[in-house]
Amino acid sequence: MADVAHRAGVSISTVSHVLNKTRTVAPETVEAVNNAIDELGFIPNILARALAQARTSTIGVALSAITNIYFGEVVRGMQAECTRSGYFLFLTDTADQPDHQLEVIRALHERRVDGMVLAHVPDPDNRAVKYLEKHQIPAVFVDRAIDGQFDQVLVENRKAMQSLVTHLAAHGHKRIGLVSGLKGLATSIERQEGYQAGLKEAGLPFDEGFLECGESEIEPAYQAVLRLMRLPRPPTAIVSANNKMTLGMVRALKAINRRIPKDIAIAVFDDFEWADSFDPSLTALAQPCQEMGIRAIKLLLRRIKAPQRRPVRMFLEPELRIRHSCGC
Amino acid sequence: MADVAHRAGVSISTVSHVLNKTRTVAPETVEAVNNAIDELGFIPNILARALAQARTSTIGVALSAITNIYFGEVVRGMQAECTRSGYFLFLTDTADQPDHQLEVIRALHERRVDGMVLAHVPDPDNRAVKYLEKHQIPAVFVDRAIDGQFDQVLVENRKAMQSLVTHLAAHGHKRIGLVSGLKGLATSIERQEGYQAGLKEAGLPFDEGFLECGESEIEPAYQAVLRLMRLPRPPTAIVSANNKMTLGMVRALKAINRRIPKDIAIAVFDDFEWADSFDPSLTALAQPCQEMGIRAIKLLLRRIKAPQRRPVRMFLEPELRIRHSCGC
DNA sequence: GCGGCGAGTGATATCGATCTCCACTATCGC
DNA sequence: GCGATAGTGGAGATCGATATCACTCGCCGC
Repeated sequence: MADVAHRAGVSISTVSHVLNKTRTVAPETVEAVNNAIDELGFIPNILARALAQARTSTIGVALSAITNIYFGEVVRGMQAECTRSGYFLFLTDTADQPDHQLEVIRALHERRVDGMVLAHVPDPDNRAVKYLEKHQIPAVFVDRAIDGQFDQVLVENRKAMQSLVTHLAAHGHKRIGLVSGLKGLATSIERQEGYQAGLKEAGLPFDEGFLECGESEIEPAYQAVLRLMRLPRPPTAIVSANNKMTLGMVRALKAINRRIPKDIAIAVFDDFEWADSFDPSLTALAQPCQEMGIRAIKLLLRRIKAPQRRPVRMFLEPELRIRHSCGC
Repeated sequence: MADVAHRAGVSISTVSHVLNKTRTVAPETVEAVNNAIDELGFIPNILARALAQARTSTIGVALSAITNIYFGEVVRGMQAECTRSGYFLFLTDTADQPDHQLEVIRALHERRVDGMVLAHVPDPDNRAVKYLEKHQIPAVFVDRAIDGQFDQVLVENRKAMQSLVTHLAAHGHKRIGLVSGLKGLATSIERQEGYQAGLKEAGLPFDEGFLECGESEIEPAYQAVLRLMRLPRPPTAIVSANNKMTLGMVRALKAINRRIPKDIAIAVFDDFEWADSFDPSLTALAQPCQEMGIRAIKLLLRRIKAPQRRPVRMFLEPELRIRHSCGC
């Protein structure tokens, strides 16, 4: 910036004021400065600015966004909202592992992001949450509910899952299985509750044997489905509680030659690009991912401005997309 | 840091040296400093360090990584390599749009990343490349070849695509179509050349009518396939040149009720998680994505150390994964 | 007894911006 | 004329770290 000032024949202060429009500068001076900037190819050093201003205008994101397309969509929403308000996203991938998440949060903190958007990763010591509280970092949690005093953007999992189950029941299924997500995850619990509520609403008994944990991942879900199908009286319909487990489920049913929906009906939580290209296309609950991202950023910016405000929990409604895997 | 120094009863210099192990400090002093750090919950400000050292130990990534799972895998590789060498990744998504890419590059530059990894986005003015050259930013391009003097990690597209075509020809197909990628992309051109080479090797004529552009995206590919199938003598096999177009292709064939591989055989470039769960499973060329990420980071770190070294172009080999969509 | 050396430490300039305070000029009103 | 005020510009402290240089204190050897 000193170079620019020298070349334009003004002081550093003036260059700064031209750059930030923080006070009126004579038009000729402005032009001289701008010319100097162009000629020198000057790019301001945001680090120095951040140091002086004590804010970076960037938001840290700690999700398994690269690993899971679901969060990819959420990030898209955040990005849109950020460009709208002049913020910049610093993306990191936690791979849903607590150690890694903690590292990533620390790295973002060292880089002094103004706030963070996270999805909770189950951790016996709850280190991430404690860290955020201790250092008073403005943060918004998405998708997975947590206990602490944080803003949260969540999905109405129970009712949604309930509707999925009653839909299958309406097709006459009396033995409906669930491949549920990682233990300890709020979404897993809520979806499981919704599953039971759905059974109840349909007047069906809850059979523990029909509930298998797929750990929110492909391979465990594959095994879970195999276990379900090996039962003496296996389910005639299965629900998967997230997109990755859906893949494990499809693979497993294919491996043991069960035809969908003839031999077994399925319906799944999470919609995704490929869901309607399967044979048959998958009946799925689509979560409002982008909306979630937008809301999260809005909440976060509000919190950055007013750190003392009471935390908000916000619930979004998924949309049931009926296709053919359920027997429709 | 001043607080820490005060609390430990030493100078700021000493705290810095303890933190960075840049000179020998008496064990008692080290302990005093570490205690002070713990008690105060001190987290160093990387921005200030970066300002003083003129390097950030972070690498900027400008890809369509969130949009395209293919690049997601590449990022995974980069991440692994970065943690190995103490660097941190700053991820951004370009959505494969030149304007957006330019913005993102500028933002990364303002934040003074030590170097960048990019995938070229076709741009009539070639602004991104010019920008990198002008500001002498260490950069490595992946996946898509470009002209300028940059390190590049690429895939051997021609031979790979050729093998895909000859494989289909070996099944007796004489009319083989191609849904090719975005015009102007090096990968699109190379894959198309490989397609023609494959036809030649199999002794088949090249029919321009069997070559349709799918623009590397779902919807245009969908339309491209419909056009192909409306020909008076439609192809009996189609090749898709990337993962997104594969989805468009599958949707289109489903829409017009063509059975794979009975009515039409398909084989695709890019493998992905769902490819083996389709009915039938998709014969695909798997690119060494993670390997690509690892190589890119290694090259970039080398270039950061030695900016004057001659640029390197490196080619990786994809792997043909034969499944059932080809008729096998 | 003095110079040399190595280990341990501190004072201070520096990185590149912002921001507060102060200085100067021109215009206006009385 | 003179003070008040608006418009414009600069000097220098500051942000929180690193880096350079210099200093003190023992200890060794001659």
